Amino acid sequence: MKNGAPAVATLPRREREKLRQREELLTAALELFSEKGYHSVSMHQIAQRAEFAVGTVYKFFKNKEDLYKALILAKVAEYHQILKETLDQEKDIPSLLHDYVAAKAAVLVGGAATLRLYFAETRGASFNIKAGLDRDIRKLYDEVVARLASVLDTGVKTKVFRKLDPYQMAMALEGITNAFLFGWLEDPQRHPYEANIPTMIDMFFLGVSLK
Amino acid sequence: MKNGAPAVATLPRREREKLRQREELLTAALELFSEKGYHSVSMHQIAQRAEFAVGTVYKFFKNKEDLYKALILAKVAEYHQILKETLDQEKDIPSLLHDYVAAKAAVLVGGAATLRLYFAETRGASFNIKAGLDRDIRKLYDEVVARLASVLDTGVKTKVFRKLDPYQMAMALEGITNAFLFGWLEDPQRHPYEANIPTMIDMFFLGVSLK
Amino acid sequence: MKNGAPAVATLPRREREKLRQREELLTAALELFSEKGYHSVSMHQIAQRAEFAVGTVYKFFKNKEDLYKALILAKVAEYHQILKETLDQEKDIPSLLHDYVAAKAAVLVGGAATLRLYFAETRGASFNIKAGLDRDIRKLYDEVVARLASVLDTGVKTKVFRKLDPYQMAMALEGITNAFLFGWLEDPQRHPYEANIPTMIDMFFLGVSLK
Amino acid sequence: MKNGAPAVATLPRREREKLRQREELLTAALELFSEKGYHSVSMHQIAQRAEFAVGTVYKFFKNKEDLYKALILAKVAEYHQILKETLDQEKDIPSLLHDYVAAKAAVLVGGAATLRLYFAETRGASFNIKAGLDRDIRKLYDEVVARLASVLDTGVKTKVFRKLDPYQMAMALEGITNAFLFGWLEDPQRHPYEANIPTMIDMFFLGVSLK
DNA sequence: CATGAATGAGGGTTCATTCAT
DNA sequence: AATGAATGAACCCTCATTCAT
Repeated sequence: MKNGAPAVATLPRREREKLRQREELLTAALELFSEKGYHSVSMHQIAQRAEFAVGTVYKFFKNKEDLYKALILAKVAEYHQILKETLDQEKDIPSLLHDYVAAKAAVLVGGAATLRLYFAETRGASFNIKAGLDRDIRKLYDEVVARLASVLDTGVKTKVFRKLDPYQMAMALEGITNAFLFGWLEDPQRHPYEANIPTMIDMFFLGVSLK
Repeated sequence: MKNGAPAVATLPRREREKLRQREELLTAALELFSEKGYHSVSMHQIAQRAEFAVGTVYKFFKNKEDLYKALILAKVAEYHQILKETLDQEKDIPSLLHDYVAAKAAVLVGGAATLRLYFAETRGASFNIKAGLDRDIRKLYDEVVARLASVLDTGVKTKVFRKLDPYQMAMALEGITNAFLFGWLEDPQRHPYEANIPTMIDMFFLGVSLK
Repeated sequence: MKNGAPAVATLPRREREKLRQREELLTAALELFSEKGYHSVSMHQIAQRAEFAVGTVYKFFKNKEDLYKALILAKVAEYHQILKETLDQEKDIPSLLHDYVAAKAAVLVGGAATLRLYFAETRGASFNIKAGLDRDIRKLYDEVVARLASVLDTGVKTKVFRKLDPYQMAMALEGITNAFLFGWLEDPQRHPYEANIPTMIDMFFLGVSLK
Repeated sequence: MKNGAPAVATLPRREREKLRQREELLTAALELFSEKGYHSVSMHQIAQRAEFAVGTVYKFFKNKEDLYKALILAKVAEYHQILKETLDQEKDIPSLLHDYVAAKAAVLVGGAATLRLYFAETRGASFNIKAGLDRDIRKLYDEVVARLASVLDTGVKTKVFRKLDPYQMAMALEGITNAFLFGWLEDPQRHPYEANIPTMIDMFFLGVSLK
């Protein structure tokens, strides 16, 4: 790295091109899977939407399952990474919770497609398209909830919150935010998410606060 | 029931027999769909589990989609019917909410199968297996939430709750209960549902109570 | 089997029909495989030639390989069975050898198709379409050669033949008959097989006779 | 070596280089085809083993079939050339036959790969991968057998052999040698070829000798 | 009327071949 | 000239649906 340019920029043109194509495929796949679900999307359709031939898809992904896993795991990992970082900030608990709920909104800019798939996977509707994917996602999800619980636990110890099970508090917060996210997904006009962040926080906070 | 025997009993034997067979098919289908998901279950499997020939299944249901819709709608309608009736009781608000949350638990005795499918459908993971199914389910769901909101609205008006949007309060309660239900589904040992009903009510109630 | 009818005749009509269809499929497959080889024949072609839909083929055979194995093993087993029985007769050695060589001709009535496939498989050109098939065929083949060798060994012990390795004598006889069979396959007019049986026997017999 | 250098040496360097590359491709292809058979080898594999790009293979051979034909014909032609030359020597008949059988062994040092493919092709197992290849090979083969028959015919005329059809005698000798070759291919330990040359000659010779 | 054999469209995947670089 | 990314026809197989018995 003598010439100091960032790694990404120094990738050979060919490599960058490949990555771009991979992204295009993933984007096409995300849209289609999100619209119709895993089984109702054919590899031909994905290739077509990405403007490739079927064979090309198989240069990037071993098979349909592999493509799906790559898609889901990338999105989920990215999303949970953001959430964990949010919770790792050095802030007072109310700010932390606010940031957390706001960060969940951030994923929405990735579009309803991602969110819809995310719900399908994290809410157990995937019916184990691939054993192992479930587990991987579950693990990431649990990490976030655990991190959230530890924040809430601090709140309990510092007498901010009542003596409730922190994991159950985390579940409650997850439930509230997911419900609002889902409302947004169904009807964004009627259920704006960001505008309701204070409401969510408020309800949750009072629900668990000590006095 | 003055005017004679209950409706079911008055059906000609032939008709009753048919209904029973239909139920057997739906039961078999429910188990299988819940285990493996819509696309991974074949009509032959359903027929086999119900101990019919494939052709017979088509006497009862136009096609696979039709069978699925019938199955889902029946379960969802039954479930929401119970919830609505629960909320229609003449009780004070805390009791009502408790009954509501408890009623959600009642469906669990029907088995995880129903619940899993219920989540798949209400949480948007079905990816519109049949356009229109979504809408039908949505409608039933909205009725329940509306009924719940009206109860909560009464709470606001009677100064039991703070001045929050009743619909949003309903969403929050839905979110909390669903989160716990989902936890139970994933790991019933670790997340017992019934034992946590007071916790849920408690968190929600304090979150929305007027002091 | 009280009613004394032969098993086959008593098979329900349905069963007999199924067997007939299976035979039709095997016949179509034999012709095609023999004409073009395993990899150049598609399941659609086989179904078409037998006047079935593809799906039907899969009612009878798990997959293409299974069909191929069934085809080959049936023919080879039948063929080797005949040869072994021929060699098991209680006759003098010259008669035995004559019958053996003549029996090899008998398979020809099954047609060149069978023979061509037989050569492909026993002469090692199959390149292990399926590991295991090779072994099965090899085993059957070895049994016949061993049986033949034991006959020849008797010839040696009774001083009919010179003191040669019976297994090698068997190989020589196999070689001669196969060469003539192959000649017939290439050009039946120019290389009639049956007419040459005495010649083959003659050459072989004198080659190994004790004076 | 002025202008009189051997043809190969006088080829421009470029041409020689091309020929060498062609050979490398053929060698790689021979190994692979022999190991797995025509249909189970991809052009990519061949290119890879020869350390070329796929495109390059198509500079040398019009298509896969063309490559295969070139490979087979080259080997077969070379092999039959040797056999014919062997039979063209001015020697007594027993020596000639011995040399012939020994020459068949010589090809074995070229490896089982060649032999396996040779059997696949000459024994009709190739199923006409390319119509026309059969004919070309058959022609070469027939020339050798004809040459062998003419030697044997001389034997008949000089009263070395009995009055048998020389062509049929040739077929018998071919059969015997092929059987032993095949035995060697299957299990070189159990069926050494060279050690058995005298046995083969012996059996054949006595089989056809006059007294 | 119930049956289940038969159908064939459609899906995932491979690989011979082409052609822009 | 050499490369190998891209193509898409064709393959094997499954399964929803039909219909003769």
